[in-house]
Amino acid sequence: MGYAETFKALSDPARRQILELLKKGPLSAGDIGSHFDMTGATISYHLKILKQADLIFESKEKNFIYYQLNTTVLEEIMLWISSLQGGGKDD
Amino acid sequence: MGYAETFKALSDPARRQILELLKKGPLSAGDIGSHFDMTGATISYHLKILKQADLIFESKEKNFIYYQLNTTVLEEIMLWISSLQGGGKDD
DNA sequence: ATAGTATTTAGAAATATTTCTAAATACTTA
DNA sequence: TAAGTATTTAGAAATATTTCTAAATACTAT
Repeated sequence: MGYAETFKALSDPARRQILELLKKGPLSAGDIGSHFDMTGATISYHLKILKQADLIFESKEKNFIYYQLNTTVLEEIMLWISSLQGGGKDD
Repeated sequence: MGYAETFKALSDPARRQILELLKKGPLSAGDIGSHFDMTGATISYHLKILKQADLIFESKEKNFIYYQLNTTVLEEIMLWISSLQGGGKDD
């Protein structure tokens, strides 16, 4: 909800890397954490930011929470960026 | 130079609005400032951030500095976003 | 129920961002 | 050269972000 939230979420390198990991498919918080030199608490914080920006969603299964990419919001910001690129005197 | 810089620059509403204003053509720092309820110093700060992110460039003319959109970097981040969207198991 | 694993929440410290005022710089023109 | 306009820089205050440790929650399986 809102470009600020989306762009802010994308501005952190760890969060961008999380999205890239999720490109290949769903991962648990623990799996994600294993790619970083950060505590689980910090990973959880970044996942929360990504979730709030609607860039990922979660699904619980057994003892795990799996995270997946949500590309809907990405399409919206692509549109915003396109409008800047294409835009001329008459927009 | 670096997605972090670009996304961080785009995460501020004032800076996004500046880019939208520049869509229509070059504007001086003062012209830009007249659209906001902020001091000139603050506008100058935001312009510096956008400049550092290569989202705008300036050209001096008479007593004014004119700012213009630079869409090159926008294309790069569109590519990064596209790669997330299209990406499947084999990327 | 108990113990174990996975993840989040709370609280605190360090750092970064945003904004202001006041002063400095740069350029123009009388 | 002096005065005026446009913009930036410096320094400080308020707020936000990122990270940690320690504790809490949630679920599983014995």
